[in-house]
Amino acid sequence: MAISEGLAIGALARRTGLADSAIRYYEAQGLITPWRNAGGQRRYQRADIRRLSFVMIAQQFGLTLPEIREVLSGLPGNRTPTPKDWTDISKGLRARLDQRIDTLTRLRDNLDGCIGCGCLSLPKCALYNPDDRAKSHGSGPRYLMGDAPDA
Amino acid sequence: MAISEGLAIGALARRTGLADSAIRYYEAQGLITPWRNAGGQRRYQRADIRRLSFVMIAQQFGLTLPEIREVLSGLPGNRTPTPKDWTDISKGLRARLDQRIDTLTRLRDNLDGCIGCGCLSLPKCALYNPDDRAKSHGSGPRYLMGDAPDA
DNA sequence: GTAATTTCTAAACCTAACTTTAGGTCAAGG
DNA sequence: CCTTGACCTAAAGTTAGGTTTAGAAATTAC
Repeated sequence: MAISEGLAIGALARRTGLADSAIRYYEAQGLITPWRNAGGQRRYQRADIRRLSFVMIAQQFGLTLPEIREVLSGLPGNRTPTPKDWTDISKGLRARLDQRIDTLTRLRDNLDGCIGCGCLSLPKCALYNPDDRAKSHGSGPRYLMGDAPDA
Repeated sequence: MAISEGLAIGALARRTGLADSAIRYYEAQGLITPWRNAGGQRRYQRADIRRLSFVMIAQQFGLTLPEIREVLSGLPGNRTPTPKDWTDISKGLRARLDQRIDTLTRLRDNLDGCIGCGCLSLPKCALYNPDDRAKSHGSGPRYLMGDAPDA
């Protein structure tokens, strides 16, 4: 084993706690880009441990993989990211988090008075305010009030 | 049209902003229980508008459909729910929301100092604290650090 | 040099929350 | 009566984020 040939996928998996299959999947999604050794196996840089850790954290914050790829694209491509590079791209996460917290707080504060009242079925109710895109998954469009006629 | 035969699915759909198919799906999941008219078509009570509105709100708060069914089971079965009935079952939502807000806030407060530092790849980092079950979906186990060796 | 591990790819499978499709029935208007 | 629109069911398709499986090739261990 030549010195510093990079990490094999299993090693990276053990370092991050992710499954091999998840790491390959992230590659398919453009989140990480290993090179191949002579035999065609994937090899990773040690900096990729941090990259995947960042992915995991961003997921906990509710970002989708395309969004995370977006954020990661803010890292320098030509060199190993520095701590400052990481904190820089984290600013965007911070902003998103702040917004989600605000939204949830607003929702919470409206909940008690709103559920029991007639507005529960009205588009004007603050709880229907569609600017909360914490909206998780499920595919097709699923319009959240707003055009709903009367009630 | 006899007076007060209940709402047809299309009417309920227009009132709530949901698709017909979604309403049928919710029925299959036990969230709503219409009766059938002579011709076999579904008929809904007007109180079901509120019931579905509640479902939509609870979803925004991140509850799964089984969880929502659970919560809705707290409503009286024998009569149309009163405003108080609704605020009562909303208490549980309120508690969940409080917890999510706390978690996000904690995460946010750790973010800045954490991303850039070495701990990003360490199990002890607060950002890896697995007690955040805001963890959305994806099937199999996907252990979030915690057993990860060193890094 | 051979056996045991890893890794490789492609394709199928999984869950949640729905939507779409296909083929038929019910209801309301003229 | 007839047509149009609303409804019905069952089954298959969709998206996100992965996992599982199968069979083959590369590495590592002894």
